Amino acid sequence: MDVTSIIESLNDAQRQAVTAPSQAMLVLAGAGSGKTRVLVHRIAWQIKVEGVPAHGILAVTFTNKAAKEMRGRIQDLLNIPAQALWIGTFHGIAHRLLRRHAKQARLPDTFQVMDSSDQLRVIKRLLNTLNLDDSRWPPREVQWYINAQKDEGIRARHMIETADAHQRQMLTIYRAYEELCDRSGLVDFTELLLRAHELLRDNPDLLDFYQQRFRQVHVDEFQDTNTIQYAWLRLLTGGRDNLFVVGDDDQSIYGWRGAKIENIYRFQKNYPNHQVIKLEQNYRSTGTILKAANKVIARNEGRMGKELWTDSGEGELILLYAAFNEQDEAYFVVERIRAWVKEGGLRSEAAILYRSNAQSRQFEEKLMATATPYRVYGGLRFFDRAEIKNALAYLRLISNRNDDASFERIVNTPTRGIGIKILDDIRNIARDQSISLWAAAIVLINQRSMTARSRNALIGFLELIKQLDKQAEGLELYEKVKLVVEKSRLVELYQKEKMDKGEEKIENLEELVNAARLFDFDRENEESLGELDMFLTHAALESGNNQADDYEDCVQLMTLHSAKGLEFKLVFLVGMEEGLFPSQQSVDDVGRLEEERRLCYVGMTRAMQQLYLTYAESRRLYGRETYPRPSRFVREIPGEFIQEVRMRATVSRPVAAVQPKVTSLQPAGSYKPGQRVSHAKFGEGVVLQMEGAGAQERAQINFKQAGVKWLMLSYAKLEML
DNA sequence: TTGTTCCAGCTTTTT
DNA sequence: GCTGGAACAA
Repeated sequence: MDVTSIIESLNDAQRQAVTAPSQAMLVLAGAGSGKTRVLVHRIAWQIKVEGVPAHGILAVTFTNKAAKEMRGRIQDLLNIPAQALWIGTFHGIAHRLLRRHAKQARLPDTFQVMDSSDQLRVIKRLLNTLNLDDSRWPPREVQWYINAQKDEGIRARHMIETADAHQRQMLTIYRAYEELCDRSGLVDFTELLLRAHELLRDNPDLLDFYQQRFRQVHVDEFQDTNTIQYAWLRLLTGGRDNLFVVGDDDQSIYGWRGAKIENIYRFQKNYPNHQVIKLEQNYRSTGTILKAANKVIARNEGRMGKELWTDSGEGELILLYAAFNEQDEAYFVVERIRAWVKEGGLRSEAAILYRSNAQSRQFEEKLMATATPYRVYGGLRFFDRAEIKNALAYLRLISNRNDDASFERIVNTPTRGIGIKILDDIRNIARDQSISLWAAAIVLINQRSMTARSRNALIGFLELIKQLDKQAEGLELYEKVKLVVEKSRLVELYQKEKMDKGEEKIENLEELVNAARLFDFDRENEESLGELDMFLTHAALESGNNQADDYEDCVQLMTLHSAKGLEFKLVFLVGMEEGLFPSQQSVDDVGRLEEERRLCYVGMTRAMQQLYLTYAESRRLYGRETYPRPSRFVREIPGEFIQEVRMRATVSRPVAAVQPKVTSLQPAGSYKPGQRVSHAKFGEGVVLQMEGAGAQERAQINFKQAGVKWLMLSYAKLEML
């Protein structure tokens, strides 16, 4: 067996991790140090050299994207189909176990996975039936509470009745929620993890089987695991030393959703024979960027300790720009990107990273104004869209009449005369008799207590579902979806909506049919589940990539969180202001502040060639003008790594700790205030003031039509009149 | 049943 | 200051 292909491209530390004998291993992989590569090569090594059979490998990630990438790379490296390997997300693998052993997990065979918005709906409805005022019991808070308990492995029955009224009420809600989910055969995301844990814990035979089967367990992004995920890993490895985890304590940015960075310390205690290997050589960024990032992260306490280095040179200084306001900030960034493109760079190599989604708007406007293609990440994903969820709810109800969440969603969508009153009656019957809404509806019909009109409407709905179920029999999956889309009259509903919005929804429904057509049933299905149920699960578990067209060359806009794991030649960290980044909600708490700092570290280390930091000296926030101070993180970068870009002769506040090198600027004189000019796009205007020099020189111009704008002279192609 | 108005809230996100 | 959701009126 030729192993050179597996180890030849690795550096010493990577090779050490890949070729180590089977043992518990913690690989501390810094940003850009080849983390995925180590994981992939390690698995290849175990199969090719250690003789571990492919089905003895388990690899767990957090996102579908990461799982897919890993599978693909192992396939490429070993030149074999990697189907036998269990590679997946924590949720995906938990789901697989539950499907295989639904009975032992005390779940109905047809259980359905609901996503967080489904869960929220269920909770809202539950609060209603419990007659709880949802301003006192905000559904989001309740959802958070329930998930937090489950994340810690705590069931309602484990909890002790307390004297605290609030606690007691929460517990009641939690208990009712569990009952409702059980009755409807619904499983939320955290439930997948918790139940998979209980499944193994309570069934020694099963546990033993899987412990034997999985000879090697691998975990990616280990710093992001929560309590229940780690407990599950411990069960599965059963005290043996076969757990190989890769992570970076400095990139732990999900503490707020339950990730326990402490799991790294627990790992070291629970697996005393473990080995730690640090990957510190970085293959992504310039020396300057790495040194600056190292200095920032060094301020955090209690790190495992790691310092990134590179042998590929110092590169450019980090550029810092103090904008007047958020408009100017956006203007600056967009102009720099245009300059980058003009010099032959790709737009897709440039990324604008911000702390919060709301910041994207300014940049979008400026990009749009300059007709620069861009793509905003985040926001609604395909399977999250209302129209898609409606269509899926029809399919769900066809598959499982007890799915109350789906029943409620579509019973009057599109409107068919089943109002709140009838729905309330149905709910009451369902609650009193502990039956599903579907069954309750039948009871209500038989009671003959409604008006004929309402009764007929309700009968009509039940008949529709039954009919669809019958007609769908024997059809291909995509034909079933098509049938539902057509017969549900959802298309007619959206046709009536305001032109473009409704049209888009109809297109999405068509796309859903297409997605069903392309759905790779054989690849996904191992649990002998019906094709439709498999597709529905797929929709919940994999909410769909939100970038539709990958092909156009676009500027990338995203939050710092979603940038993790990505790299760009040109990176703008914008909104570097106290209160924004670090976020106001985090500044009073050391732990949270440190997480913000790690976020800053993540952001900086995304940049390969050139990193820009920008902040605004005044910013409109919640409708008020604010004058934020530059972010402390900017000051934590030693001045020697920073060059300040100035467009004005005077700067109200110097920022960097050490006086940075400043690009010189002479107020230039090609145009003078009062000069009348003409612009290809904005038309005629008058120069108000000038600033900067050379390539930075720009003019503030009052256009007759377009209003007051700052224009960079090197791009604007102004004409004197 | 639909359109309007009012009001709270306002980090980060995957599954 | 804007947005989305819920309460209300027609």
